Amino acid sequence: MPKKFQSPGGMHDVFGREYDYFEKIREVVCRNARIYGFEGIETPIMEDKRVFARTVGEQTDIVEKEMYAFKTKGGDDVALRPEGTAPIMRAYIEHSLYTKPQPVKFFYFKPFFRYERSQAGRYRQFWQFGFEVIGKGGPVVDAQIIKLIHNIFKELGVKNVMVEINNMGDEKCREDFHAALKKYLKKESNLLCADCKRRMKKNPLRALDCKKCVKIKENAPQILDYICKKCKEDFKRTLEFLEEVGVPYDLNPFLIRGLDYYTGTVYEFFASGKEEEDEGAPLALGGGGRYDGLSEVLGDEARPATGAAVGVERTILAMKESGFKMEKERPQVFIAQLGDLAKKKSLTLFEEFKNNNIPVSESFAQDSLKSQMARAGKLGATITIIIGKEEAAEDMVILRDMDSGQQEKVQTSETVKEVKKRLKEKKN
RNA sequence: GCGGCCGUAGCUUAACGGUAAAGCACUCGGUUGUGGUCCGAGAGCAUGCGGGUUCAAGUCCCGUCGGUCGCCCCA
Repeated sequence: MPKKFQSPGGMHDVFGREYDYFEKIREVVCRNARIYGFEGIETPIMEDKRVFARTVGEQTDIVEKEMYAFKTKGGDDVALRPEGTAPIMRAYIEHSLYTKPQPVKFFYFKPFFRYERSQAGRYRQFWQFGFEVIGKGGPVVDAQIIKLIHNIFKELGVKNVMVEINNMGDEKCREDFHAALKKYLKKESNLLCADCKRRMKKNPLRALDCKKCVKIKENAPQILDYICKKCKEDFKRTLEFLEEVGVPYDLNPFLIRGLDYYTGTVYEFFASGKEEEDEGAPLALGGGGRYDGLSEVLGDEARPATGAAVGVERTILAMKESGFKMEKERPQVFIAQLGDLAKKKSLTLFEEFKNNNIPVSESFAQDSLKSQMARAGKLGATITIIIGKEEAAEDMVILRDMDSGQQEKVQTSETVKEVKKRLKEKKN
Protein backbone atom coordinates (compact mmCIF):
# COMPACT_ATOMS: atom_id res chain seq x y z
CA MET A 1 0.00 0.00 0.00
CA PRO A 2 1.50 3.33 -0.99
CA LYS A 3 2.34 5.53 1.88
CA LYS A 4 0.74 8.93 1.99
CA PHE A 5 3.18 11.76 2.31
CA GLN A 6 2.46 14.85 4.32
CA SER A 7 3.91 18.30 4.00
CA PRO A 8 6.72 18.90 6.49
CA GLY A 9 5.60 19.87 9.97
CA GLY A 10 4.47 23.42 10.36
CA MET A 11 4.52 23.96 6.62
CA HIS A 12 1.49 24.24 4.41
CA ASP A 13 0.36 24.07 0.85
CA VAL A 14 -1.26 27.26 -0.22
CA PHE A 15 -3.96 26.98 -2.86
CA GLY A 16 -7.58 27.76 -3.54
CA ARG A 17 -9.06 30.47 -1.38
CA GLU A 18 -5.93 30.74 0.71
CA TYR A 19 -3.94 31.48 -2.41
CA ASP A 20 -6.41 34.19 -3.34
CA TYR A 21 -5.64 35.89 -0.04
CA PHE A 22 -1.92 35.66 -0.69
CA GLU A 23 -2.34 37.10 -4.13
CA LYS A 24 -4.51 39.91 -2.88
CA ILE A 25 -2.03 40.90 -0.20
CA ARG A 26 0.89 40.67 -2.59
CA GLU A 27 -0.89 42.88 -5.08
CA VAL A 28 -1.72 45.54 -2.50
CA VAL A 29 1.76 45.45 -1.01
CA CYS A 30 3.56 45.72 -4.33
CA ARG A 31 1.40 48.53 -5.60
CA ASN A 32 1.73 50.56 -2.40
CA ALA A 33 5.44 49.89 -2.17
CA ARG A 34 5.98 51.24 -5.68
CA ILE A 35 3.99 54.35 -4.93
CA TYR A 36 6.19 54.97 -1.91
CA GLY A 37 9.30 54.53 -4.03
CA PHE A 38 10.40 51.07 -2.89
CA GLU A 39 12.18 48.68 -5.22
CA GLY A 40 11.74 44.96 -5.00
CA ILE A 41 14.57 42.71 -3.87
CA GLU A 42 15.05 38.97 -3.82
CA THR A 43 17.82 37.58 -1.67
CA PRO A 44 18.79 33.91 -1.50
CA ILE A 45 16.68 31.68 0.65
CA MET A 46 19.73 30.96 2.80
CA GLU A 47 22.70 32.90 4.04
CA ASP A 48 25.95 32.37 5.83
CA LYS A 49 24.75 31.48 9.28
CA ARG A 50 26.72 34.30 10.80
CA VAL A 51 24.68 36.88 8.93
CA PHE A 52 21.87 36.02 11.30
CA ALA A 53 23.81 34.93 14.35
CA ARG A 54 25.65 38.24 14.60
CA THR A 55 22.80 40.53 13.74
CA VAL A 56 19.71 38.97 15.21
CA GLY A 57 21.70 38.11 18.31
CA GLU A 58 23.48 34.98 19.50
CA GLN A 59 21.34 34.87 22.62
CA THR A 60 17.99 35.21 20.92
CA ASP A 61 15.69 32.23 20.56
CA ILE A 62 15.67 32.70 16.82
CA VAL A 63 19.36 32.00 16.62
CA GLU A 64 19.71 29.71 19.58
CA LYS A 65 17.07 27.19 18.72
CA GLU A 66 14.92 28.18 15.78
CA MET A 67 17.28 28.37 12.84
CA TYR A 68 17.29 25.83 10.07
CA ALA A 69 21.07 25.71 10.04
CA PHE A 70 23.23 23.11 8.38
CA LYS A 71 26.53 22.49 6.69
CA THR A 72 26.73 22.41 2.91
CA LYS A 73 28.69 19.72 1.12
CA GLY A 74 31.46 22.24 0.82
CA GLY A 75 31.47 22.70 4.56
CA ASP A 76 29.90 26.15 4.78
CA ASP A 77 27.62 26.90 7.67
CA VAL A 78 24.41 28.22 6.24
CA ALA A 79 20.92 28.89 7.53
CA LEU A 80 17.51 29.27 5.95
CA ARG A 81 16.57 32.88 6.48
CA PRO A 82 14.56 33.43 9.67
CA GLU A 83 13.99 37.09 8.87
CA GLY A 84 14.51 39.58 6.11
CA THR A 85 16.45 42.56 7.34
CA ALA A 86 19.93 41.14 7.82
CA PRO A 87 20.12 39.63 4.31
CA ILE A 88 19.11 42.92 2.77
CA MET A 89 21.74 44.77 4.75
CA ARG A 90 24.24 42.15 3.65
CA ALA A 91 23.25 42.76 0.04
CA TYR A 92 23.48 46.50 0.53
CA ILE A 93 27.03 46.19 1.77
CA GLU A 94 28.07 43.50 -0.68
CA HIS A 95 27.00 45.53 -3.69
CA SER A 96 28.21 48.85 -2.31
CA LEU A 97 24.75 50.27 -2.60
CA TYR A 98 25.91 53.31 -0.62
CA THR A 99 27.22 54.49 -3.99
CA LYS A 100 23.61 54.88 -5.13
CA PRO A 101 21.50 57.89 -4.29
CA GLN A 102 20.62 57.50 -0.62
CA PRO A 103 18.53 56.21 0.93
CA VAL A 104 18.05 52.90 -0.81
CA LYS A 105 14.52 51.60 -0.36
CA PHE A 106 13.67 47.92 -0.73
CA PHE A 107 10.53 45.90 -0.24
CA TYR A 108 10.02 42.16 -0.25
CA PHE A 109 7.33 39.50 -0.02
CA LYS A 110 8.72 36.05 0.63
CA PRO A 111 8.89 33.02 2.90
CA PHE A 112 10.97 32.68 6.05
CA PHE A 113 11.84 29.73 8.21
CA ARG A 114 11.94 29.16 11.92
CA TYR A 115 12.00 25.77 13.55
CA GLU A 116 9.47 25.99 16.35
CA ARG A 117 6.16 24.48 17.39
CA SER A 118 3.44 25.77 15.15
CA GLN A 119 0.45 27.47 16.62
CA ALA A 120 -2.23 29.91 15.62
CA GLY A 121 -0.65 32.21 13.05
CA ARG A 122 2.75 30.67 13.56
CA TYR A 123 4.37 28.31 11.11
CA ARG A 124 7.80 26.93 10.38
CA GLN A 125 7.61 28.36 6.93
CA PHE A 126 5.80 31.65 6.99
CA TRP A 127 5.53 34.63 4.72
CA GLN A 128 6.36 38.19 5.45
CA PHE A 129 6.35 41.35 3.49
CA GLY A 130 8.57 44.15 4.60
CA PHE A 131 10.26 47.42 3.84
CA GLU A 132 13.78 48.60 4.48
CA VAL A 133 15.24 52.08 4.09
CA ILE A 134 19.00 52.16 4.31
CA GLY A 135 21.60 54.89 4.02
CA LYS A 136 19.73 57.89 5.18
CA GLY A 137 17.10 58.10 7.81
CA GLY A 138 15.29 60.13 10.33
CA PRO A 139 12.04 60.22 12.20
CA VAL A 140 10.08 61.05 9.08
CA VAL A 141 11.10 57.78 7.46
CA ASP A 142 9.89 55.73 10.41
CA ALA A 143 6.61 57.57 10.38
CA GLN A 144 6.22 57.05 6.67
CA ILE A 145 6.79 53.30 6.87
CA ILE A 146 4.23 53.06 9.64
CA LYS A 147 1.81 55.04 7.52
CA LEU A 148 2.50 52.82 4.53
CA ILE A 149 1.76 49.65 6.46
CA HIS A 150 -1.26 51.26 8.02
CA ASN A 151 -2.54 52.05 4.53
CA ILE A 152 -1.99 48.48 3.41
CA PHE A 153 -3.99 47.11 6.34
CA LYS A 154 -6.72 49.58 5.59
CA GLU A 155 -6.87 48.55 1.95
CA LEU A 156 -6.99 44.90 3.00
CA GLY A 157 -9.94 45.63 5.23
CA VAL A 158 -8.17 44.83 8.49
CA LYS A 159 -10.09 46.62 11.18
CA ASN A 160 -8.91 48.01 14.50
CA VAL A 161 -5.25 48.13 13.67
CA MET A 162 -3.30 49.49 16.60
CA VAL A 163 0.24 50.72 16.51
CA GLU A 164 2.23 50.40 19.68
CA ILE A 165 5.36 52.42 19.70
CA ASN A 166 8.36 52.90 21.94
CA ASN A 167 11.94 53.97 21.82
CA MET A 168 14.56 51.53 23.00
CA GLY A 169 17.40 54.00 22.87
CA ASP A 170 20.67 53.41 21.13
CA GLU A 171 23.26 51.02 22.46
CA LYS A 172 24.60 53.50 24.94
CA CYS A 173 21.41 54.70 26.56
CA ARG A 174 19.95 51.24 26.51
CA GLU A 175 22.81 49.97 28.60
CA ASP A 176 22.13 52.54 31.27
CA PHE A 177 18.52 51.57 31.32
CA HIS A 178 19.24 47.86 31.49
CA ALA A 179 21.47 48.40 34.47
CA ALA A 180 18.85 50.44 36.26
CA LEU A 181 16.11 47.99 35.45
CA LYS A 182 18.07 44.99 36.62
CA LYS A 183 18.81 46.70 39.85
CA TYR A 184 15.15 47.53 40.33
CA LEU A 185 13.95 44.03 39.48
CA LYS A 186 16.42 42.51 41.86
CA LYS A 187 15.23 44.73 44.64
CA GLU A 188 11.55 44.03 43.92
CA SER A 189 11.96 40.42 42.94
CA ASN A 190 9.22 39.37 45.32
CA LEU A 191 6.74 41.03 42.96
CA LEU A 192 7.82 38.88 40.06
CA CYS A 193 5.97 35.80 38.91
CA ALA A 194 7.81 32.52 38.65
CA ASP A 195 8.24 32.85 34.91
CA CYS A 196 9.75 36.27 35.15
CA LYS A 197 12.10 35.23 37.88
CA ARG A 198 13.32 32.54 35.57
CA ARG A 199 13.88 34.90 32.68
CA MET A 200 15.46 37.58 34.81
CA LYS A 201 18.91 36.69 33.63
CA LYS A 202 18.34 36.30 29.96
CA ASN A 203 15.60 38.72 29.26
CA PRO A 204 14.76 41.03 32.17
CA LEU A 205 12.86 43.39 29.92
CA ARG A 206 10.17 40.80 29.44
CA ALA A 207 8.98 41.32 32.99
CA LEU A 208 7.66 44.70 31.94
CA ASP A 209 5.54 43.05 29.30
CA CYS A 210 4.24 40.32 31.58
CA LYS A 211 0.52 40.22 32.24
CA LYS A 212 0.94 38.69 35.66
CA CYS A 213 3.53 41.11 36.95
CA VAL A 214 1.36 44.18 36.88
CA LYS A 215 2.65 45.64 40.11
CA ILE A 216 6.23 45.60 39.08
CA LYS A 217 5.47 48.11 36.38
CA GLU A 218 4.26 50.80 38.71
CA ASN A 219 7.59 52.09 39.88
CA ALA A 220 9.82 50.54 37.30
CA PRO A 221 12.37 52.73 35.61
CA GLN A 222 11.10 53.89 32.25
CA ILE A 223 13.23 53.62 29.18
CA LEU A 224 12.10 57.03 28.07
CA ASP A 225 13.78 58.58 31.13
CA TYR A 226 17.06 57.00 30.16
CA ILE A 227 17.35 57.62 26.47
CA CYS A 228 19.66 60.37 25.29
CA LYS A 229 18.62 63.74 23.99
CA LYS A 230 18.91 62.71 20.37
CA CYS A 231 16.86 59.56 20.78
CA LYS A 232 14.24 61.50 22.67
CA GLU A 233 14.10 64.21 20.05
CA ASP A 234 13.87 61.65 17.24
CA PHE A 235 11.09 59.86 19.00
CA LYS A 236 9.12 62.99 19.61
CA ARG A 237 9.32 63.96 15.98
CA THR A 238 8.29 60.52 14.80
CA LEU A 239 5.18 60.82 16.93
CA GLU A 240 4.48 64.27 15.54
CA PHE A 241 4.74 62.99 12.01
CA LEU A 242 2.40 60.15 12.82
CA GLU A 243 -0.13 62.63 14.13
CA GLU A 244 0.31 64.65 10.96
CA VAL A 245 -0.63 61.71 8.72
CA GLY A 246 -3.38 60.59 11.05
CA VAL A 247 -2.09 57.26 12.30
CA PRO A 248 -3.34 56.57 15.81
CA TYR A 249 -0.80 55.00 18.14
CA ASP A 250 -0.36 53.81 21.70
CA LEU A 251 2.74 54.73 23.55
CA ASN A 252 3.95 51.52 25.13
CA PRO A 253 7.02 52.14 27.25
CA PHE A 254 7.37 48.41 27.73
CA LEU A 255 7.44 47.40 24.11
CA ILE A 256 10.53 45.34 23.42
CA ARG A 257 11.51 43.73 20.16
CA GLY A 258 13.04 40.32 20.11
CA LEU A 259 15.86 40.97 17.70
CA ASP A 260 19.07 42.50 18.92
CA TYR A 261 19.69 44.84 16.07
CA TYR A 262 16.97 47.30 16.88
CA THR A 263 17.90 50.74 18.12
CA GLY A 264 15.77 53.73 18.87
CA THR A 265 12.19 53.85 17.71
CA VAL A 266 10.41 50.48 17.57
CA TYR A 267 6.80 49.60 16.96
CA GLU A 268 4.40 46.73 16.50
CA PHE A 269 1.06 46.39 14.77
CA PHE A 270 -1.84 44.61 16.39
CA ALA A 271 -5.34 43.85 15.21
CA SER A 272 -7.64 43.79 18.16
CA GLY A 273 -10.23 41.71 16.30
CA LYS A 274 -12.83 40.28 18.64
CA GLU A 275 -12.53 41.76 22.05
CA GLU A 276 -12.28 39.02 24.61
CA GLU A 277 -10.69 40.24 27.72
CA ASP A 278 -9.30 37.07 29.16
CA GLU A 279 -7.83 35.83 25.92
CA GLY A 280 -4.13 35.95 25.40
CA ALA A 281 -2.29 38.90 24.01
CA PRO A 282 -3.52 39.86 20.56
CA LEU A 283 -1.39 38.50 17.80
CA ALA A 284 1.23 40.88 16.54
CA LEU A 285 0.72 41.43 12.84
CA GLY A 286 4.11 42.92 12.34
CA GLY A 287 6.70 45.22 13.68
CA GLY A 288 9.74 47.24 12.92
CA GLY A 289 12.04 49.96 13.94
CA ARG A 290 15.41 51.56 13.49
CA TYR A 291 18.53 49.47 13.22
CA ASP A 292 21.33 51.96 12.87
CA GLY A 293 23.87 49.56 14.30
CA LEU A 294 23.28 46.67 11.94
CA SER A 295 25.67 47.65 9.17
CA GLU A 296 28.55 47.85 11.61
CA VAL A 297 27.83 44.41 12.97
CA LEU A 298 28.20 43.16 9.39
CA GLY A 299 31.53 44.92 9.08
CA ASP A 300 30.61 48.09 7.29
CA GLU A 301 30.48 51.71 8.34
CA ALA A 302 27.53 52.94 10.32
CA ARG A 303 24.50 53.36 8.10
CA PRO A 304 21.26 54.81 9.32
CA ALA A 305 18.55 52.29 8.59
CA THR A 306 15.00 51.45 9.44
CA GLY A 307 12.40 48.95 8.39
CA ALA A 308 9.41 46.84 9.24
CA ALA A 309 8.00 43.45 8.43
CA VAL A 310 4.48 42.05 8.52
CA GLY A 311 3.34 38.44 8.74
CA VAL A 312 1.21 37.42 5.77
CA GLU A 313 -0.58 34.50 7.45
CA ARG A 314 -1.41 36.70 10.40
CA THR A 315 -2.68 39.40 8.11
CA ILE A 316 -4.96 36.83 6.50
CA LEU A 317 -6.25 35.84 9.95
CA ALA A 318 -6.93 39.48 10.70
CA MET A 319 -8.64 39.99 7.34
CA LYS A 320 -10.91 37.05 8.00
CA GLU A 321 -11.69 38.27 11.48
CA SER A 322 -12.50 41.66 10.08
CA GLY A 323 -14.98 40.03 7.74
CA PHE A 324 -13.05 40.79 4.57
CA LYS A 325 -14.80 39.22 1.64
CA MET A 326 -12.47 37.74 -0.93
CA GLU A 327 -14.34 38.46 -4.08
CA LYS A 328 -13.43 35.66 -6.38
CA GLU A 329 -12.57 36.72 -9.85
CA ARG A 330 -15.32 35.23 -11.93
CA PRO A 331 -14.93 34.53 -15.59
CA GLN A 332 -17.24 36.72 -17.62
CA VAL A 333 -17.24 34.45 -20.61
CA PHE A 334 -17.29 30.70 -21.04
CA ILE A 335 -16.85 28.83 -24.30
CA ALA A 336 -18.67 25.54 -24.75
CA GLN A 337 -18.22 23.41 -27.82
CA LEU A 338 -19.58 20.32 -29.40
CA GLY A 339 -17.77 18.35 -32.07
CA ASP A 340 -14.36 18.51 -33.59
CA LEU A 341 -14.87 21.45 -35.91
CA ALA A 342 -16.42 23.43 -33.09
CA LYS A 343 -13.51 22.57 -30.86
CA LYS A 344 -11.08 23.97 -33.40
CA LYS A 345 -13.10 27.14 -33.79
CA SER A 346 -13.29 27.45 -30.03
CA LEU A 347 -9.54 27.45 -29.72
CA THR A 348 -9.28 30.29 -32.22
CA LEU A 349 -12.04 32.20 -30.52
CA PHE A 350 -10.35 31.73 -27.18
CA GLU A 351 -7.20 33.33 -28.54
CA GLU A 352 -9.20 36.20 -29.92
CA PHE A 353 -10.64 36.94 -26.48
CA LYS A 354 -7.21 36.67 -24.99
CA ASN A 355 -5.94 39.27 -27.48
CA ASN A 356 -8.75 41.53 -26.39
CA ASN A 357 -7.84 41.06 -22.74
CA ILE A 358 -11.13 39.45 -21.88
CA PRO A 359 -10.69 36.51 -19.52
CA VAL A 360 -12.41 33.44 -20.86
CA SER A 361 -12.98 30.07 -19.27
CA GLU A 362 -13.52 26.80 -20.99
CA SER A 363 -13.68 23.12 -20.38
CA PHE A 364 -12.43 21.84 -23.71
CA ALA A 365 -11.54 18.55 -22.15
CA GLN A 366 -15.19 17.79 -21.59
CA ASP A 367 -17.24 16.73 -24.57
CA SER A 368 -20.82 16.67 -23.40
CA LEU A 369 -22.54 20.00 -23.65
CA LYS A 370 -24.39 19.33 -20.46
CA SER A 371 -21.29 19.03 -18.36
CA GLN A 372 -19.78 22.07 -20.02
CA MET A 373 -22.86 24.11 -19.18
CA ALA A 374 -22.72 22.85 -15.64
CA ARG A 375 -19.14 23.99 -15.42
CA ALA A 376 -20.01 27.40 -16.81
CA GLY A 377 -22.76 27.75 -14.25
CA LYS A 378 -20.52 26.74 -11.39
CA LEU A 379 -17.84 29.18 -12.40
CA GLY A 380 -20.44 31.91 -12.48
CA ALA A 381 -19.95 32.93 -16.10
CA THR A 382 -22.06 35.84 -17.27
CA ILE A 383 -22.20 34.83 -20.90
CA THR A 384 -21.64 31.42 -22.38
CA ILE A 385 -20.70 31.02 -26.00
CA ILE A 386 -21.99 27.79 -27.43
CA ILE A 387 -20.60 26.41 -30.65
CA GLY A 388 -22.40 23.27 -31.74
CA LYS A 389 -21.85 21.21 -34.84
CA GLU A 390 -24.50 23.16 -36.68
CA GLU A 391 -23.16 26.56 -35.69
CA ALA A 392 -19.63 25.57 -36.53
CA ALA A 393 -20.76 24.59 -40.00
CA GLU A 394 -22.56 27.87 -40.64
CA ASP A 395 -19.86 29.93 -38.94
CA MET A 396 -22.12 31.19 -36.19
CA VAL A 397 -22.07 31.01 -32.40
CA ILE A 398 -24.79 31.09 -29.78
CA LEU A 399 -24.54 33.68 -27.05
CA ARG A 400 -26.34 32.63 -23.92
CA ASP A 401 -27.12 35.06 -21.16
CA MET A 402 -26.61 32.93 -18.09
CA ASP A 403 -28.95 34.94 -15.90
CA SER A 404 -31.97 35.17 -18.18
CA GLY A 405 -31.30 32.08 -20.26
CA GLN A 406 -31.88 34.03 -23.45
CA GLN A 407 -29.91 32.95 -26.47
CA GLU A 408 -29.01 34.58 -29.72
CA LYS A 409 -27.00 33.56 -32.76
CA VAL A 410 -24.30 35.83 -34.08
CA GLN A 411 -21.58 35.59 -36.71
CA THR A 412 -18.38 34.07 -35.41
CA SER A 413 -16.44 37.09 -36.55
CA GLU A 414 -18.73 39.36 -34.51
CA THR A 415 -18.46 37.33 -31.32
CA VAL A 416 -15.95 39.41 -29.39
CA LYS A 417 -17.65 42.63 -30.35
CA GLU A 418 -21.09 41.36 -29.35
CA VAL A 419 -19.84 39.95 -26.07
CA LYS A 420 -18.18 43.23 -25.22
CA LYS A 421 -21.40 45.06 -25.91
CA ARG A 422 -23.43 42.73 -23.73
CA LEU A 423 -20.98 42.80 -20.85
CA LYS A 424 -21.11 46.56 -20.92
CA GLU A 425 -24.91 46.59 -20.86
CA LYS A 426 -24.84 44.15 -17.96
CA LYS A 427 -22.64 46.42 -15.95
CA ASN A 428 -25.04 49.33 -16.20
C1' G B 1 11.97 22.36 23.93
C1' C B 2 7.51 21.57 27.60
C1' G B 3 2.02 20.71 28.67
C1' G B 4 -3.66 20.08 27.27
C1' C B 5 -6.97 18.42 23.43
C1' C B 6 -7.54 16.03 18.64
C1' G B 7 -6.58 12.49 14.13
C1' U B 8 -12.74 7.99 10.27
C1' A B 9 -13.47 9.16 2.15
C1' G B 10 -11.50 15.55 -1.08
C1' C B 11 -14.66 18.27 3.01
C1' U B 12 -18.14 18.02 7.46
C1' U B 13 -19.51 14.37 10.59
C1' A B 14 -21.81 9.05 12.31
C1' A B 15 -20.70 3.95 14.15
C1' C B 16 -23.19 0.05 22.60
C1' G B 17 -15.66 -3.19 22.17
C1' G B 18 -18.99 -6.85 17.26
C1' U B 19 -20.26 -6.42 8.88
C1' A B 20 -17.09 1.14 8.74
C1' A B 21 -22.05 4.86 7.46
C1' A B 22 -24.29 9.60 5.74
C1' G B 23 -24.43 14.51 3.72
C1' C B 24 -21.70 17.80 0.64
C1' A B 25 -18.24 17.64 -3.38
C1' C B 26 -16.93 14.55 -7.77
C1' U B 27 -18.39 11.50 -12.45
C1' C B 28 -22.46 9.74 -15.34
C1' G B 29 -27.60 9.37 -16.51
C1' G B 30 -33.19 11.32 -16.48
C1' U B 31 -33.42 9.82 -25.02
C1' U B 32 -31.10 13.15 -30.31
C1' G B 33 -26.89 19.53 -28.60
C1' U B 34 -28.06 23.65 -22.89
C1' G B 35 -26.05 25.26 -16.24
C1' G B 36 -27.29 26.98 -11.25
C1' U B 37 -33.48 23.18 -8.65
C1' C B 38 -35.16 18.05 -8.60
C1' C B 39 -34.66 12.52 -9.23
C1' G B 40 -31.51 8.26 -10.03
C1' A B 41 -26.87 5.75 -10.49
C1' G B 42 -21.57 5.37 -10.00
C1' A B 43 -16.89 5.95 -8.20
C1' G B 44 -13.81 6.44 -4.11
C1' C B 45 -7.07 2.37 -2.12
C1' A B 46 -10.98 6.28 4.51
C1' U B 47 -10.20 4.71 10.67
C1' G B 48 -2.32 8.92 10.30
C1' C B 49 1.60 5.13 11.39
C1' G B 50 3.66 1.12 14.69
C1' G B 51 3.05 -1.96 18.63
C1' G B 52 -0.01 -4.00 22.78
C1' U B 53 -4.73 -5.82 25.49
C1' U B 54 -9.00 -8.82 23.59
C1' C B 55 -12.43 -14.33 20.63
C1' A B 56 -13.10 -9.34 18.46
C1' A B 57 -10.18 -2.48 18.40
C1' G B 58 -12.22 3.32 14.65
C1' U B 59 -13.44 2.61 19.87
C1' C B 60 -9.06 0.66 25.43
C1' C B 61 -3.35 1.14 26.51
C1' C B 62 1.76 2.62 24.93
C1' G B 63 4.79 4.84 21.36
C1' U B 64 5.30 7.77 17.07
C1' C B 65 3.94 11.27 13.28
C1' G B 66 0.75 15.22 12.16
C1' G B 67 -2.82 19.02 13.67
C1' U B 68 -4.60 22.44 17.31
C1' C B 69 -4.37 25.37 21.76
C1' G B 70 -1.20 27.23 25.61
C1' C B 71 4.02 28.05 27.69
C1' C B 72 8.66 29.94 25.77
C1' C B 73 9.34 33.24 21.89
C1' C B 74 7.69 35.77 17.84
C1' A B 75 5.45 37.53 12.20
